Amino acid sequence: MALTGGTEPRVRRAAVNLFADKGFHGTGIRELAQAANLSSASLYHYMGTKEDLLAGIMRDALTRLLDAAGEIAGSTADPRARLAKLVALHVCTHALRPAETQVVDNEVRSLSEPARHEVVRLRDAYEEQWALAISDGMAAGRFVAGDPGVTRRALLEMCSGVARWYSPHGALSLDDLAAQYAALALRALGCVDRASGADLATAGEIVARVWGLPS
Amino acid sequence: MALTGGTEPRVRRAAVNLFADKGFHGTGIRELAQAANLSSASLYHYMGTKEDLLAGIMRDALTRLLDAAGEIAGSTADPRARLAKLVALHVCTHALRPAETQVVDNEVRSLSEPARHEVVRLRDAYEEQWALAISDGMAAGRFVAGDPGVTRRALLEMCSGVARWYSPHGALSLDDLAAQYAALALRALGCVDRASGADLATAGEIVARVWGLPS
Amino acid sequence: MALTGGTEPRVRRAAVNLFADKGFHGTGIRELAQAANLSSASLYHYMGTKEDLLAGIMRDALTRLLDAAGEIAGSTADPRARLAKLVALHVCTHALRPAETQVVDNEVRSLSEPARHEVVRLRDAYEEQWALAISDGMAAGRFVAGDPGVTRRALLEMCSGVARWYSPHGALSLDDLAAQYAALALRALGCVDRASGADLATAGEIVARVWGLPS
Amino acid sequence: MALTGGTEPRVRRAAVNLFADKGFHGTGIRELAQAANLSSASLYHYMGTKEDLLAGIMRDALTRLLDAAGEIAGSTADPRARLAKLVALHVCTHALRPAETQVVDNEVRSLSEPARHEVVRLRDAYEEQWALAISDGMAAGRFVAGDPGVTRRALLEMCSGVARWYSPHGALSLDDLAAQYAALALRALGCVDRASGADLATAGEIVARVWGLPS
DNA sequence: GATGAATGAGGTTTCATTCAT
DNA sequence: CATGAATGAAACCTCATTCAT
Repeated sequence: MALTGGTEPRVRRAAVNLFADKGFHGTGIRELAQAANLSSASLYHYMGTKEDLLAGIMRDALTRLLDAAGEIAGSTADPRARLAKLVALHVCTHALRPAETQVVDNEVRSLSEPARHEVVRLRDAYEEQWALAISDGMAAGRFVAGDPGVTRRALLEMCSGVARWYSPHGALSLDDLAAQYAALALRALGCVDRASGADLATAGEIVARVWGLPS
Repeated sequence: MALTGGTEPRVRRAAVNLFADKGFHGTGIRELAQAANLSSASLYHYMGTKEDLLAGIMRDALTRLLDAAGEIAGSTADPRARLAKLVALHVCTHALRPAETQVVDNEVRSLSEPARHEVVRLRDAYEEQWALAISDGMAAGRFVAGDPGVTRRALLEMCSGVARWYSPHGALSLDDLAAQYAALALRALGCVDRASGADLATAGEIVARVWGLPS
Repeated sequence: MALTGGTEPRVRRAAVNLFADKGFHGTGIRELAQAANLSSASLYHYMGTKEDLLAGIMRDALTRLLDAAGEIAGSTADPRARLAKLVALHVCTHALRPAETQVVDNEVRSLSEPARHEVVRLRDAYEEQWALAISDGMAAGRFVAGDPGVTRRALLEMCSGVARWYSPHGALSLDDLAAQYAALALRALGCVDRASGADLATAGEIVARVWGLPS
Repeated sequence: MALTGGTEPRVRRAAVNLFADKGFHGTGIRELAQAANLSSASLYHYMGTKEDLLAGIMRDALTRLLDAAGEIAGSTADPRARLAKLVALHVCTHALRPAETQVVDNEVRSLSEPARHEVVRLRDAYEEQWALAISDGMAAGRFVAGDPGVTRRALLEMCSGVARWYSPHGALSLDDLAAQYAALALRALGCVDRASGADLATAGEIVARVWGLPS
């Protein structure tokens, strides 16, 4: 199931980077056109309004994330492994697609209805996978999580931060990054035994496939 | 040492809420004036440019945060207790001043030089207190932190998220919130013994004092 | 007959300099207030509107000039001497009061009716003295002037230019300046015999008296 | 070598007339748009800022004037004829292009750096041609000029005044105007013999050619 | 006298968008 | 496909001016 997303790639690529960098309201149409090597009038051949463009970006990114999470949830019974993979998925996605994820994380407020509602629904569905993993782990006596809602939010935000600073060209490999975050999350949940690194690779592969990235 | 902050309170209050809510570029001058019960021309009696207003807000908030962190660092030798208090400080600040903290966390990019540089310097000085607590704890063999820079960022982002959702009118008390985040952080750092909750109250008091809040 | 002019000297002095320097429309009220060491609200104790201020400045300067010209015309029968003195008067006034004269010369257009009309009337009355001197000289066979209107305008503009560049602190004395301009004008009018320098001193004295300047 | 000048003619034409008439600061953008039969937003298709427009006008006008002066200087050895032609050039330019020349003469102050510097440089280069003609004439014993700098300024200002009042629809022909000014200038310089009127026609032709005017 | 506070109108410039070519 | 031309609305900010204190 290919998720091409509709909009011309040049335009979407330019938009995602600019929206991530300067925010939706901080990005002008001409700026966008210039980044896409197009005149501002030509832009409108490839998109509806500026807001439609934003909505498309967010829907696309969230759908990919949700698909990946569903795949992990459907194939991983053990709550510890499942949560570790969700962490790896979230971290890898934010590391490899920092622009898209920052837009998703920061620009919901720039959407007006009904697009906002739809995006929020997707995001909630995605977070529900985290909620399930946490509650399953607590029910199984594996996790110590205090208020599970608080914990879920804390862990999600922790992982989302990656998009703000991680560079694939730096010293830290993506695998190590994912492993460290998984370890942090599991320890925070009270698991003293380590998570198996082997499983985390799966998450990285899913991310690559879902986004059409090499290897 | 009173930190009055300069700009007329009405204006600053309105600005901080709008900037937090809709972003700097998403907030218009007329909107701001209306929220401050002023004409848009009158606004300019109380501020320089819109960006000056933003810079003032950020400088003020970061200075308060930095002062509080310095106070904690100066009075708490044990790295575990120190980190727990820093977590409590960060969480309480984000819970009680969600508008200011979100502006600080999201709008650095909207600043142009030289204000940006100054704000970044303040933020770095603040994060340095976290870095010291973590490296002290690792040197003392109390923390297991993998790459300490990654850990620092992960924990900071985790705590910052509070500003996005916590409400003091909800079921969760501020003390419980701070305690849960401190527990999450210490466990993530590999401390299995619990942090003493007694100390955390100190952080709440500092926050209240530094921001001039009741109790 | 003292010509105090009404407006507080501080204000008028500041205004005249700014209007000369940046033009009427290029000068803001706050700028003016700052130059007069007053708040912009306080300005309005000393003046009506900004345009009233301009009109007052122009009326005052033109009245002084007109008085001086009348005095010269009334006391100098010979057209050559009369014109030489008018030149000296015009040049000295522009050299010693460059701000006032530039405002008079450049800002008539910034006046609206009825003030404009009044100022134009004064200016025309002043120029009439030049016209009389020239036509008297032609009638007496002393001047060769082609179209006398053209000549009058040419000579007036020639002399007015002094306000743009002459500095009393430079190498050229005021007397020399006046003498050179008088010589230029008389030669342009076809008088090959020199103008008597002694008379020109009279013009300088009149300027000083009319403007209340030392010596 | 065509000097088309860049900006859309409609806009430049409107601007030059308004700037001449009401001054740069006295001319509003909406006024300008209306005069160009454009909305104020559309104006910005054809220009950068209002100041860019002014700078373009001044650069263009000064370049034409400088070119013409260079041509005259290069082709006229005798200082008397040269000065007469420069006078004719200056007078004709001011008579035929009163708007452009008034803007050049009055609005240098409205320019900010670096445009101001550039314009001043052009103006100085132009005035240098006058300075050379005068000093050549003095060296050759043809001119009596007192302080040559004073004389240069006096003659230039005398001629510039034409833009303020001459109308090609009046009784005075352009040729007569130029001839009279040349005669005034040469007499002022102490030349009692008349300048040859034949040469002056050259100046008129150059002006027409340089500005793309008929005949 | 003097001024801080206030404002309606207007300043220049940019916005997202449309449409004829 | 692509774009230059065009625009109404709105952006931020400054204007000259008034008035209660």
